[in-house]
Amino acid sequence: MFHVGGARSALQNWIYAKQHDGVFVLRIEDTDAARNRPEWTEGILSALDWLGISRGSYEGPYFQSSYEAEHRTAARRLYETGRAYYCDCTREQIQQRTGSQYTGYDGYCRDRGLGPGEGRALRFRTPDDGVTRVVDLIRGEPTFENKLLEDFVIARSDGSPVFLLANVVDDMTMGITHVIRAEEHLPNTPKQQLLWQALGHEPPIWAHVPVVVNEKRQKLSKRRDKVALEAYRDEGYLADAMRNYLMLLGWAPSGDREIVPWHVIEKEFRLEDVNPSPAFFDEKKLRAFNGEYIRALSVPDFVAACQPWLTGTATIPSPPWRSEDFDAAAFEAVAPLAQTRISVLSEIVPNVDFLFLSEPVVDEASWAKAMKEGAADLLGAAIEAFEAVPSWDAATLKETLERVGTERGLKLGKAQAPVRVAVTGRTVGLPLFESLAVLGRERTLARLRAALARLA
RNA sequence: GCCCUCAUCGUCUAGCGGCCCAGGACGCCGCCCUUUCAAGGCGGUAGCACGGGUUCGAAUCCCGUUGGGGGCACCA
Repeated sequence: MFHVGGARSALQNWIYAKQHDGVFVLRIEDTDAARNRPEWTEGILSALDWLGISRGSYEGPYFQSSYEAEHRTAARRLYETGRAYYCDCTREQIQQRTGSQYTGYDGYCRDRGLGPGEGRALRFRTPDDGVTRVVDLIRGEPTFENKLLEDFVIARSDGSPVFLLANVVDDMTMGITHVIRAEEHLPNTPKQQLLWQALGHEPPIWAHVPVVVNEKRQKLSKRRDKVALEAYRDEGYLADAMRNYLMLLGWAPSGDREIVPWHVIEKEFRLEDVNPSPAFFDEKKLRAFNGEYIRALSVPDFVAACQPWLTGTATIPSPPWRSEDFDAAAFEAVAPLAQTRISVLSEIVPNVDFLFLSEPVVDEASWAKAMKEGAADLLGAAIEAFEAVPSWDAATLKETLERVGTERGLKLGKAQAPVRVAVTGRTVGLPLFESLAVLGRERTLARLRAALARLA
């Protein structure tokens, strides 16, 4: 599962690295999931593939566990150089000394000269005064007072490093020069920068991109919100539309335009221009974008893009018709009509199902709306007229029903409704006469007769 | 409680001291087109959070207030 917020920053990282002749390094921090659930990592990689970030255009994935030896070496060095000290305080003891409100570690063990041992964690000795200034491409130079930074733990009592240290050591050993990540990490940054310096390295350039939020302006959460990129893919969002939309969260291309080809985004995007405030992930706008991208497809491309929803896949549900009843030629005939009517590819199914089902799925609300008084009369007349039609094509069928309607004082808009519901089961759908032409004489007449029988 | 951070239409944004009584897009609302529904065309609705400065001039700079978000673990 790869979520939209992560996808956006991956895209941003990837472009930035490309623009600066650098390499985008994909690092996966969730070691547990990475170790125990290989499909989880695979999900991330295939989502990146889908967005056009192909394997081979970046390095990785790397996991935090890759550099365990370096983590321990770094911890030992910090201890030996006096930048870190051992501490045997329990959480209860600290709380007793500092009171109920958490205010950070009180430095009790700072000068006790404890060596390594059972139940002793390693803490970093933060400077007593001065400030730590970080260089951030998006936020300028956030500055933190050192005296407000607590002596944080860098290695647990079992010797294993915590994220803060592991992360820094990973970056250092990999030669990372730019750290581009979500803004929730900004408060960690002074601590990490201090570690870089204590370990004798120039700190990297940071860029803290804003988070993506839900309609309640909270960071997207896997539990509350629909965030899985795979879910959008399976619903029929086009990768081009998705990545175009994602890039517009916090940034805009030049000129009054938003839907732009990817090469324009790659050329114009500047990390420095990213808006620092959080952006709401607006699915309505995404849908609108997707509709535009669908309409921009050539008809053959559109037909090809629809395939997964016409057949079903491992993650996309099968359509309601039997696969042997699917008729590719019939689908291709109506595809251009459907193309302007759907905004996600999965919507293709309810638009064309009537062609492949032995009988239409009748929507009762539609039936009630269309089959009022006069419907039986109109249906009867339509059947008679259609039976006599010399040629079964859309133009002829239209003229015929128009005539039947006029004889009853009905405009075509009214006259077509009972026929549409009888044949497709719904009041809305593809243009009717083209649909009837593709459906064919026998099946159309059979459905009209069946509807008439139901009315009687 | 402490620290950090953010603030232009409902939403995403343009704007980086005069071109702005603020432009575009999505949404919403009309009208046109029309065999339903769409698509398309045309038009409309709606915003610089508030208060102080600085300046000849502020959406743009500074300070404060308010509001939102994030972070403060031997989680990552």
